[in-house]
Amino acid sequence: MSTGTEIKKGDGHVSVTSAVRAALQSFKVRPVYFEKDVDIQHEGDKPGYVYLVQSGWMYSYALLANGQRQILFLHQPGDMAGFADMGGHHSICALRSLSDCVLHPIPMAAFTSPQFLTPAIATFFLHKAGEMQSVLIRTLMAVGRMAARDRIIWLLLMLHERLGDSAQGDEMRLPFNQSELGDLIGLTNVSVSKYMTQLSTEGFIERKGQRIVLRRRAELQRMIGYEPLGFESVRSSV
Amino acid sequence: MSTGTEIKKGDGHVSVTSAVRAALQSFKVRPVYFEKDVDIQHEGDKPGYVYLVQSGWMYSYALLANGQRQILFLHQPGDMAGFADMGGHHSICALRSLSDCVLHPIPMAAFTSPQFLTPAIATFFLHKAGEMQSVLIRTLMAVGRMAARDRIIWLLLMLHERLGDSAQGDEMRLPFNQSELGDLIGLTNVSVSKYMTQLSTEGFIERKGQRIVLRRRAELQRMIGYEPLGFESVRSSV
DNA sequence: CGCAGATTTGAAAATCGTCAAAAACCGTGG
DNA sequence: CCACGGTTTTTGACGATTTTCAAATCTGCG
Repeated sequence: MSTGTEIKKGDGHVSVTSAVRAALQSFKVRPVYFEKDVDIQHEGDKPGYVYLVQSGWMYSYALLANGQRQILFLHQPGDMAGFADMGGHHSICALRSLSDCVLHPIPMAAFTSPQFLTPAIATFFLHKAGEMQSVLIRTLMAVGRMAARDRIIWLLLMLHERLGDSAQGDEMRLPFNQSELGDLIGLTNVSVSKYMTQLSTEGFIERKGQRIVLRRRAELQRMIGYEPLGFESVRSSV
Repeated sequence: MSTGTEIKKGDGHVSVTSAVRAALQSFKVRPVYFEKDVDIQHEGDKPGYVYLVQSGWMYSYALLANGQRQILFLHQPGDMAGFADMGGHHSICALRSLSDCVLHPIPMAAFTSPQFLTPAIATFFLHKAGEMQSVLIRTLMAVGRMAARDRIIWLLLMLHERLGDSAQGDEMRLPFNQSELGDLIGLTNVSVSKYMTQLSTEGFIERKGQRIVLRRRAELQRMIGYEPLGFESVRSSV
């Protein structure tokens, strides 16, 4: 699962991330541990923190009036969460852990204060915000304008890029069940199941439990006009 | 349509926005004028600028492999555009004017430089990024999980909040035709037409050309569980 | 008046959701 | 190792929603 409190090495952003680490320390932000499958923040809560993920996975989601759920963003180590609530009076989305997690909760007041937002820190979060916007925009493209099958292909390619361990080639472990996959792209678990088995029988993917192998990834990308995200996730660099 | 080069007064963010204005000047960013209905940036271009909108409306959009279009964001005076392309090698969305526009194109290199990103500037853009993320997230909720009729109600409420002139009460001018409205929320122009006439005959909206009046707005909000965006757009405060 | 674009309308088709039951999977504990 | 219970996935039939297609109507403007 997750390594808990281990801090992995940066990858070229050393100065920035060490600045972030220093800022967290000087603002007495202590890492907090959360178990797998717990709600870290509820929708409607007063937005208290911007979280910086140190380890583990979590996602932001919203429940709609009609009872359905939309998963909005998958947060990985190095990502921030709760950013959209900055400035609002109550949070528009909830936060839930997908695995054991360690987070740095930055109090909103600190986050928006000039003392905390030194140029290096502000630049770091500005870049993070840009990355998130890029992912959200692509999600909106897929959810708004692709047919169900293409949306699933898009999701698999995106997840492969975002959480695929480059060491493992085209294999990855999906931390979601099919209902959650559906909630990520606006489909039901039934549609997810149907198209996943279809893709499997067509030989585009191979499944063994949670693990998935993408076969003919280039072909899948061509089929839906997939553009790689392009930022090698600054994962685990806090 | 648009007032061209006029600069309106800020509304409490005076220090920040005057800092932005000063930074734009010191980096020799000259306002650029664009006509209504022209492409300001094409998808795939090398991302050269982050634009700050001074006056007029524009939108970001993407064309998908299947030929469909998704409109991603409506940019108003005071908003930035092109932010998601920061860091990427080619732009993931195009930019098009909805009216005559005046923009400040901030070269990407400057935008990411410490000289430009002073604390005040970085804070300004960080807040802008937060606002945009909030709007994108709500759009994703609506597009991913609402039925067509509810999506249209959501869109009307959101547009009323974002571009409604508070002086005009529940009336607004829609700068979109029905195809564009559909592209905003993942519907066809035909569905938009059907549900708009339905809402009209049910007395929820009143239409006279481009102008729309929302009747019983509170009821509409309750029907779909609409949460106001909550940031009184820092419109026209650059 | 006439044209071009936008909107409306209706019928048919396709897609996706709903429902329900069966099958597969997984961890636990005998 | 096997049985058990709970969850997840698969499958099929059916229905509802939305798109597609095409034609008619409306609107704004020269």
